Amino acid sequence: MSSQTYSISDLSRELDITTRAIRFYEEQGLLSPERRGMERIYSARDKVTLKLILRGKRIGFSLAECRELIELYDPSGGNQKQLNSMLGKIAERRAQLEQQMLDIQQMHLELDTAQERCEQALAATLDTRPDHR
Amino acid sequence: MSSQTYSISDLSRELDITTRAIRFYEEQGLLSPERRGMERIYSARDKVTLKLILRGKRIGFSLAECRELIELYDPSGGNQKQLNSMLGKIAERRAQLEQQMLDIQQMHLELDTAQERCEQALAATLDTRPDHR
DNA sequence: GGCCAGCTTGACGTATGCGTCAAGCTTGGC
DNA sequence: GCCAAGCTTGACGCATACGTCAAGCTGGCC
Repeated sequence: MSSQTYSISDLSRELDITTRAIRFYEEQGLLSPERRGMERIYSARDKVTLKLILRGKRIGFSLAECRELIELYDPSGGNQKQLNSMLGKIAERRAQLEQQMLDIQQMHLELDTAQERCEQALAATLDTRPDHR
Repeated sequence: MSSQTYSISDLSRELDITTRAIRFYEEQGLLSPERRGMERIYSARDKVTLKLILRGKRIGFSLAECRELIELYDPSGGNQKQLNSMLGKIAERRAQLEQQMLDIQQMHLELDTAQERCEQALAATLDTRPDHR
């Protein structure tokens, strides 16, 4: 019930990133944890945001793009214009994700043929070894 | 039949990248076009390689990783050790692609809910407009 | 021959995403 | 009170991936 909080090194260990990186994300406006005096206190929500950042990075988004994604989630959505621009950004992201899906599928296919060629080459070297069998 | 060739600006236009980028990829060892005197002459194979680079970049691979992918395609595959290491690299790539697929699917789902919230917020503002009819 | 368009090789500049000290504050345990 | 552990804010360094001149060569057309 009492909402869980984390120190910076807690999150660092748990998400396997450096504290430097976490502070950098804050510098870039992707995160804004509470403070107790000077110390940063991270909420469960902050942790989710960090996970979103890491996922974004894994699929090749820049931190600026990750920030946009985070802002899509922000309930601060105000007027109609902003909402429409958000819907536009969401559509852009979808298109980008579709393209990435296609790219990944294509790359899978190409890895298939690369793997086949490797395995055939291996089989061939085994067949022609003098001490074969 | 006579195999098609391209100038650097041909490829630049066709693939929508700068000539600087193309030369940079060559500097980094991802490409090695023929020369006619000083001029670079690109083959159809070079063009395929460039497309592979662009696809790699789209899914967030570094140029060094793209180079590895290209080398997986290189028929220079020699001894058994090299072939086995290639198979290892292919397996790594597959795992990375799987993870990216999952990340993309998850992000799609999250965009769904973000979009819903946007649309509900839009509907709400319309309902409460003074000049609502 | 002269000129322009396109090619070449440097070489320096720049944005992104942190790593890596440095120097100092703060806090719990003995 | 004191010390070590962990936190803080700078500030500089560095790899990646090009952008952006600069200066010069080159080939085809008039």
